[in-house]
Amino acid sequence: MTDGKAERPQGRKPRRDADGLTEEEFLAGYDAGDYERPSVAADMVIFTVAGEKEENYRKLPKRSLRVLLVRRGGHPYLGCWALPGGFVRPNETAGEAAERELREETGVDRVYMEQLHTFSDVGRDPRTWVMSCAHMALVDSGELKVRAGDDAEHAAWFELTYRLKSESRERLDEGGMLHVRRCELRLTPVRSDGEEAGDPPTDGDELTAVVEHRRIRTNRASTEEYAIAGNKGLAFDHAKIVAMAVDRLRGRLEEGELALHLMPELFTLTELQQVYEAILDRELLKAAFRRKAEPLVEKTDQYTENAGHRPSRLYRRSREEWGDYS
Amino acid sequence: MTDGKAERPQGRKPRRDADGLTEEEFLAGYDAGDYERPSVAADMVIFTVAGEKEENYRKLPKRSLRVLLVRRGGHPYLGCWALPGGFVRPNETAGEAAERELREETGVDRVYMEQLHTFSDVGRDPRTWVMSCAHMALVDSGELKVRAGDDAEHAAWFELTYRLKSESRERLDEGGMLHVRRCELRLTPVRSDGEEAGDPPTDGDELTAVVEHRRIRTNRASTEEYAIAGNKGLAFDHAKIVAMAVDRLRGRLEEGELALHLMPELFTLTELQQVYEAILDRELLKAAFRRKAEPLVEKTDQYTENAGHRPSRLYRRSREEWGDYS
DNA sequence: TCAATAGTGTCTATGAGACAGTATGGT
DNA sequence: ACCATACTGTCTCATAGACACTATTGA
Repeated sequence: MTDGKAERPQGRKPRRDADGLTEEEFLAGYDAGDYERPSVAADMVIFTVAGEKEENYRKLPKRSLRVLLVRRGGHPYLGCWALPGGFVRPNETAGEAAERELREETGVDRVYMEQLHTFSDVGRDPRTWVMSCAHMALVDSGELKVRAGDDAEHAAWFELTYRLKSESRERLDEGGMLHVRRCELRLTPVRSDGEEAGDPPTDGDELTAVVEHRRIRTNRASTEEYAIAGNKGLAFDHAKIVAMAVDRLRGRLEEGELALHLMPELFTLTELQQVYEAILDRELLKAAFRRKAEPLVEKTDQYTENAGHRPSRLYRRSREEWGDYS
Repeated sequence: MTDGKAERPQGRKPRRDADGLTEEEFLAGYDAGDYERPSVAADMVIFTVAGEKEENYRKLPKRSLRVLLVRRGGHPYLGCWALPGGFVRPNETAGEAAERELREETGVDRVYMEQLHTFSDVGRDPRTWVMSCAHMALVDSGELKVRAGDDAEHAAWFELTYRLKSESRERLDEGGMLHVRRCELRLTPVRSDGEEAGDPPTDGDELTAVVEHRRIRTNRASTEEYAIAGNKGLAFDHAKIVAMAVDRLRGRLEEGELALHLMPELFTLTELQQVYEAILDRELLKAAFRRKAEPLVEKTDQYTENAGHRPSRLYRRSREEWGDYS
């Protein structure tokens, strides 16, 4: 993910510090001391969009946004579902740790991945001081073969909805403004995913959480924070992480390009539109969508077959355009 | 910044793990073990926009984007300039640590602040395993009273330019695409800042670095990374952090609202425009700018005086509109 | 033939970019 | 008077939203 060692600035002569040591000497004698240090975990919000087959041979399958969760086999939050993740090791970056986790959990390797946020609330892990450097990844559902974890934990896909439940704006006395959006996060386990017959993940059924997104804006300050206002079945502060990931995913969508990482090699524009709709949780107009999408994709000469209706042209992700960053 | 303890999910009965322990019993006997843990620092990219007085009584002062840096008084990188920062303590979040650092360094307290990214390259700190949870903050230059650090380090403002030097797109053999943008970061110390006579920070003069922003896009992967390609006078990987902060700042500007945090209580639209121009490093059209800005601000009935030209109306940040998040 | 989707054309409202024009206070 | 800025008006063009229309398949 990154480039090894920090660069040493050029053109400096060896300098000596207050103790008369050069940098080399200083480092040789350096003692890390025993300040308390946090454990840092890399947690992954792994998204995919997939749809079941439709009974009506003509209709297209509905597609839904899904996240991968892992059932906790030990305390704390025993039996709850959590984001896949693991501790960052001294010889890797947080991004590499996240990639490792992704690989272990899904078998998928090279996908879109982005660092989300580092969560460091005091007491977020009841065991000890643990920060979570959260990442999100987008995986084409075709690539997937979720393996139940080897460590007696079960991984499963959950359909995700994240909807605004209520919203309020309020003036504060000091002349500021408080804006609260209360959103409901609902995760329902996907039955048998088609692949891999075994291990029906059904257990407590649906996980739900209410996440408050509050923006406080006083005279010249401006804060934004997520808080968990209710939570059933999700471990730690992971409801907050998922909420932030969905918000980010939706935001990134507007910038184009990104949803392509959820698509297989070849796809139709309608499929791409469905992915957008599943993520944004609203319907889009066909004509407008196609206009926006066209510059991001590349025509092929292939068409779908046996669809029960007019065949549609297949596209692939365009390697030409990167959008124009000036 | 966040809401204390993680929420416990509701509606669960005490469960026992494989050892027959309840969660309470498990936590009571929990031993954190002695895995190696990283130190986590919170580093701050503190931005402001300010301008010197102009010799011509009629002309408006030019404004420039500035960052606060701190001179390192010890190894490693002795004598180099670094971002202000400090280690996160067990009883605070990374955000709180960053706020603390901001307060210590600038005396300013409640401003816009945002977490940027957590940098965890292996070897980024030659002493030991240190991650940096980087933040950026926007400070109205009127509020500032930079105090030279008490710990024998000097803090100083640097004018910042960050410009594209070269750019290349290249197809990879495997069908991917490599897009490299090479940008030059140039930091020139601001002479005497007007406030606080003492301590002219001039020393080695200008700091420069070249930061490569590479986006690799193979078949379905997509990576984005910053790398330092040259560096004079900046400690650690801080050139990378500053580069990312500027990119983020510019990106956020498009979304409106944000630049207001760099403004004093009352300001003219031209001043606001200058702030935009200083950050984006390009000129904007007046008419278009005013149209975009108007919804974000609130008219007052006050005007500038003694300007040597037509007085201009003063505005304040509007508390009404938050933009429309649907 | 029909259900269901594929794909296109066009009208309108909105907003950005560009540029020219008028207004006004201080010296 | 005149400089430098404040502020406004308007033209054009590109784009988003809305909606209607035609095209094409397999059962």
